[in-house]
This record gives sequence, C-alpha cells and structure tokens, in this order.
Amino acid sequence: MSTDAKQVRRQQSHQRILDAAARALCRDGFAGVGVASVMQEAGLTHGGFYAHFDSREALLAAAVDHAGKRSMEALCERLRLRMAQGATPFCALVEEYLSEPHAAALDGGCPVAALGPDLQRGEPALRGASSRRVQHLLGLVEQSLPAGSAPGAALVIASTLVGALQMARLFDVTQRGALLRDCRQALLVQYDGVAAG
Amino acid sequence: MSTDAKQVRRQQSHQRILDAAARALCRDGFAGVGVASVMQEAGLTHGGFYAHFDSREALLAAAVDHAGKRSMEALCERLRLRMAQGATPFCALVEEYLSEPHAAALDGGCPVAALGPDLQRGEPALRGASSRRVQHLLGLVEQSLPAGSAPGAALVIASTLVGALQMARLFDVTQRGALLRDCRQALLVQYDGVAAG
DNA sequence: TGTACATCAGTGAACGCGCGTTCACTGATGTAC
DNA sequence: TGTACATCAGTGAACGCGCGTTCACTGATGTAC
Repeated sequence: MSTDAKQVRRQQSHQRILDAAARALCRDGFAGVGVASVMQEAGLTHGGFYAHFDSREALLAAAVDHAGKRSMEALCERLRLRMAQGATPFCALVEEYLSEPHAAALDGGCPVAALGPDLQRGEPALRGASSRRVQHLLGLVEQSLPAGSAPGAALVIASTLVGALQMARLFDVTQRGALLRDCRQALLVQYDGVAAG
Repeated sequence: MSTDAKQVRRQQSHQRILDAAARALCRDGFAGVGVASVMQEAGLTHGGFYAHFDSREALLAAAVDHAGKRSMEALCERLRLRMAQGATPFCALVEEYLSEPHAAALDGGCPVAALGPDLQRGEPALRGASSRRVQHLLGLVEQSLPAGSAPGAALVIASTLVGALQMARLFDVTQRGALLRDCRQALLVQYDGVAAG
C-alpha cells in the first residue's frame, strides 16, 4: 500500500517533534517550548505543526507524557544495571535519581522535577498528563521500597527526591555535589538501613 | 517639603505594585506576572509601570525577593506562636511549612516551592534573587534544627519541605492531607525524635 | 487669602515584536493504464 | 517501461493577538509672590 511508507515517515516526524518538545520542556520549562523552535529542532518548518497536533497546548500535554516515559525508561535501565551489580532496588533508585548526571543533564531528566509547580497550571489535558507522571513516579518508588516500610513512605521519599533534585539544580556545581550526597545518604540510612558511599 | 507627600504616595504605589506582583508570582508563576495585570491589581494603569521599574524582568527579580520576605515574615510569626505554646523550633517549622493552609493558599506562600525549577532560568538579577531566597530558607531550617544534628541535615530537610509542598499541590485535596501528614511525621520522627499529631 | 506657575505620579493611545495559527501551494512518492 | 494523474507531508508567507515598552499629555498637589 502507498499509505504505509508515507505513514511511516509521518510517524517518524511525529516522533521527532515529540522528542524535541520533551527535551525543550525539561530544559527550559513550558515557556521554552515554542512551536517554531520545536519544529526546527525536529528538522521541519513551523507550518507543518498542525498536521501533527491540534494546538501548542496539545503538544505540551503529549510532551509531558513523552518526557515522563522516556526518563522513566532510562532510569529503569540504569536501575537494572545497578541491581545486577548487587544494589537493592531502593539503593539503586536513590543513587540514580540523585546522581550528578541526573542533576546536570536537564534534557532527559524527570519532568516532575523539571517542571514542578507549573504542572498544576494550564488546561485539563495538561494537568491530566501531569498527575499521570506523578503517579508513575510514586509507583516506581513504591516498587523499590524495602518490605515492611511505612505506608506513606513512598510519598515522603518521592517528595524528597523531587525537592532535592530541584534544590541541587538551584545550587552551583560545588554545593550541588554535597546536597546530593547528603540527601542520598539520609534516604538510605532512614529507609534502607545502609549508609551510602 | 513638597517632595515628601508625593514621595510617600509614590512609595505606596511602588509597594502595591510589588505586593500584587509577588501574589501573582506565587499564584501563577512567572508566566502569570504581566505588566498590565499587575498594575491593574495595584489600582493603576500599565503606562505608569516604567516610572517604578526598569523592565518586567526587574519587577520579577524584585518580586521574588519581596515574596520571599513576606512569606518568611508570615512564617516566622506563626512559628513564634507555636513556640509560645511549647513547640520546639523544628516542630513548629515542619508543622507550619507543611500545613494545609500553606499548601492551599498560594498567594502568600514560599516562592521557592511556588516557582521551583523556574528560579534557575531567566536573567542574572533573577537568579541572584532566587539563590538569596534559597539561602534564607536554608538559614531558617538550620536555625530551627535540634542541637547536634548532622551537618547536611538542613539541606535534606529543606529539600523535603519544598518537594512535599509541591507534590501536595499536585494532588487533589483528599490525597493532599495524607501526604502532608506523612511528611510532617517522617521529618519529626527522623530529626526531632517526636511523633507528630 | 488668592492667583499664576512648577512639579511629577499617573494616564492612555500607539508601537513593535514574538509567536501561535492559518492556508494556498509545492514536490516527492506512489498508482493507473 | 513510460506517461499522466492523485495523494499528502511538508513549506513558507501572512494574519492577528497579546504584551512589553514608549511617550505626549493630564491633573492633582504644592510653592512663589
């Protein structure tokens, strides 16, 4: 069928647009996602945008979901590596989420930490995507918690992870390392009974 | 002198503009601070704005400082009340910062939690004001820490406070209460040796 | 006390730029015969 | 195999609105005499 080849290219473009938007979103926040700049980063011109999304708002909502999935997949991949080396699930999560690379590389990081309070503003579709991201993050924390943890522990830990990553990014590089290390250690001591390296 | 009366009114206007900007900032983020809307909320017309500030950016930087000072003063006032009733400084801080009113009332709340990642973006003047706010928050936490706390405890606690407030605001009202309660309790148990109510 | 003048915070119309959105068109790809 | 036609993702010029910014003007307040 003729449609196939065209649709493949169409979907590739769609994906490039989403990728570019997700990167811009985590790097520069909602204000940094412009239709023209995203399309340019995707190797297209701005006019073709509306063949892929109904509006900029629709792109933002899709980009929040996409950024969340991508960062979650990358994070899980690294967790597997650490666990293969003998780390507990919780230790792996804390050390990866609060790692210096995660704090330094905005592009592919956790959108909840990158967008923070802005997630609650905007249209319903956007808030829906936001709360989905938060739930996924909470789910990941819950999965990696040691057995027998207190019921609300995941909430507290997720809050600390997100807050610490944001604070770290507000600091200059020298202070940043200390904050991340302190937070990793505190979480591990409190919830895993193991001191971090 | 004639100048006096005029300057008094001028400064009152200046203050109303700053107040309005700080409120809009904490409520709607940087994107919610428009020159026209702020001036209108201050009871003025937009044209007079540039007699008070060089630019919108300058207003934003001043508003971050102002919002921080206002929220810090209000917070300290409430801390004094709680301590007068016998609460430890740390308990007072945790219970006030993670109180439902603080999570619900965006207008006058902590700008670090309200702006989060956006604080690191923007011009130097803005980032200067931002880091000043973060340092003040850290200072407040340090002051209220129990004697003999670990050196990096303030960083961890501040991260948890900010992260928890943001997460709470992302939740709907029913889940919000649970999150705040869990975080208060966790912090008090871990750093004050006292279970919260 | 009263009148002419100076000051200046604030007004409101207008400008210009950025950016989201629209739309007529192009040109590459695939189909019909 | 070759030619005419159809499809449609993508192009790029243009539109319009919002908003930051400018500026000539107003009008209330205070001073000079």
